[in-house]
Amino acid sequence: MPGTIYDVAQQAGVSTATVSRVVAGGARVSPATRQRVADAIRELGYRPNALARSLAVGHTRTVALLLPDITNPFFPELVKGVQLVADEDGYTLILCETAGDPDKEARYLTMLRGQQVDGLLAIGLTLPRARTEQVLGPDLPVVCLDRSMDLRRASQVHVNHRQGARLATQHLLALGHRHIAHIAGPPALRVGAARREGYQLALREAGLRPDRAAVIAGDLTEDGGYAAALRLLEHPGPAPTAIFVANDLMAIGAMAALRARGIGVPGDLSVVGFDDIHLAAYTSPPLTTVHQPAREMARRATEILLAAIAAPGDRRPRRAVFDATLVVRGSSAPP
Amino acid sequence: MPGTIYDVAQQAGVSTATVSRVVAGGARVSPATRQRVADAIRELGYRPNALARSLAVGHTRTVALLLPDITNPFFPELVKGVQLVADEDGYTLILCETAGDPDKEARYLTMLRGQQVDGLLAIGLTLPRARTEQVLGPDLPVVCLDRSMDLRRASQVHVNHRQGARLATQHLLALGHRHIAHIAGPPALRVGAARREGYQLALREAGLRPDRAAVIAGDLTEDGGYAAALRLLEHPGPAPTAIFVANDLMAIGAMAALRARGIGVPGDLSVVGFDDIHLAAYTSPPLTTVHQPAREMARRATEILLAAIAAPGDRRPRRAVFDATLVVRGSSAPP
DNA sequence: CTGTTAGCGCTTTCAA
DNA sequence: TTGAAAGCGCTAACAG
Repeated sequence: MPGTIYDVAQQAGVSTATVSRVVAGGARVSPATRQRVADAIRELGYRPNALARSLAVGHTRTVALLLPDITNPFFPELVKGVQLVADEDGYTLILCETAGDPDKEARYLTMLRGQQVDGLLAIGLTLPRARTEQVLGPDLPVVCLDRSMDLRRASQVHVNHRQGARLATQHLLALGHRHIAHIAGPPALRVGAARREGYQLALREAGLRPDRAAVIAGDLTEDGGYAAALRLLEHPGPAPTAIFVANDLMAIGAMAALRARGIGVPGDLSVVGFDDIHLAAYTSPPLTTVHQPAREMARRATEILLAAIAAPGDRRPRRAVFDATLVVRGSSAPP
Repeated sequence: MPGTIYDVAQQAGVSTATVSRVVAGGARVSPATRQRVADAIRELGYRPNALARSLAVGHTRTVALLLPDITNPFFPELVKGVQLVADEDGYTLILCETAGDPDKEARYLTMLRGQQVDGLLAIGLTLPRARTEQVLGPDLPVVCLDRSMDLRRASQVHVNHRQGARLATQHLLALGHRHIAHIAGPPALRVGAARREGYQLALREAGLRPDRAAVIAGDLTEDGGYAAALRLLEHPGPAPTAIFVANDLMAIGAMAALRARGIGVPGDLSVVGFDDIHLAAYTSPPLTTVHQPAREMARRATEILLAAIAAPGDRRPRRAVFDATLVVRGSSAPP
């Protein structure tokens, strides 16, 4: 109905090949015919069928981005960065929310393969390697953004989670805190583990013995942070004077819990987050947190992906690790 | 490389037509051949090429969602709802961020048409009608979610913005406030205007004369809310004792500005937002706001879209308007 | 510079 | 129940 290349060819009195050429832009076509074809295209309101084109050329100029939870404000930040460079290069982005569910991941992956996407960006897939490989095939370029996944050939772009967590903890230490609790991410997630390690490392470096009881795991949501903070408070033993929280969303939840318990931040308790979502600057008090250069990471990941797509011969995984930086705001103070 | 239907046919010793039939599921195929084909499929790890299929059948089972800003937490909520029902029905979702830029909108729209999406969900397109129609063609089903667009044939799903704003203002009025300012959305946006109308309506109903100077427009971001609140404070004349803010993000920004100025919320000034993003429950104080049933709206919009796709004969626009409800939390109190 | 001719991988009559 | 064959809309040699 929207008119085919054949209609245009007829109208312009040329062959479809010629139309194809002028649509493609470059190729050798006489100005005269080029003009006639252009006119025909306009008159007919012709839009090339990208499907047919893709089928013919063997690629789609489409990439997909899998992410665990679009509701966590940190990810949209990443999405934005990806969109940006995808757009620049004329790629279409397909977004899929996996909810961290391996089955969903598998379903999306096979769907995307069927959809003939040219490449894949993934934020934290939990699918085991064997399954991933089987479902993905050996050739599709994939790069992991922010969180890793279980696949050797995947490129990786992320911050140094450990170093970031260490930074946060050192900040608290420098402030004079000695009882620093940690609200961690799900232990099953590599990020969760890495940030926890950084925290423990800093403690050890300060000559403190990490207290297992002082770390409790949350699910990276506000609700999870709220609940975790409450549990932390109920805990017997010396009360912490500071909490390092594995992400900003949970930190926000934790601060709400403290407020509900009448505990002042940073007066009674300091809290430090991780991610530096835009909102972190607007909490009360503004949240001290570890900054991830989200846009740049996303940009870099996408560039790596597109480069891989452009170089089908070279499937060596790349890796880019960004430094995290500390952003001191109002939620941390001396004990 | 991933193997074609032809490979499967060979391996199973049947024709491609037969393979197609067993892949399709239903059709009359003897159990024996069905088995052979199934085996071949498994052994070869065959995945049908969705592109080729779409080209043959004339539809893609793909819909697109255009949204202005993925970074505003309200939209991901909507996205989630859309994903949900799209998934259920086996549709793939393409997400496009338009940044409220008409040119970008036009580009995406023509791209999507080329991409042969079966339908369109749009959150607040700003493209003028003529252009939209031209670029969209007459047949593609489109439904507007949350914010409207300039296109007659589009279906509409949204809350009653006016009524919600009125509710918020009435709440403030009932609390005893008489000087209620408003931080509005961009006047060019219908939502902005509608919410502002609701605010003014409530004022008038209460026998108050809306003060033009008491409303100032923001851009719906935290930063915008922050700046707007500051401007409001600088304003000469009687200081407001309450602000109704056109969305939660700006409300959060406004609260931060007030805090920075040493103005207590709700002690010195009440703040009411709009949207009820998840974070609204976690601000300090928790934000009183107008709730939009995001998930249900998204679900409904998607259902309407898919129904339209399924009924190519019927292009009558549908419309669903949801009631907004007030969620009273801690940011509002008597003056 | 331009047209002819095969496909790309799949579906779908139409016959057998 | 199964196969042959045409065709979806476009591209890409290959000739001319």
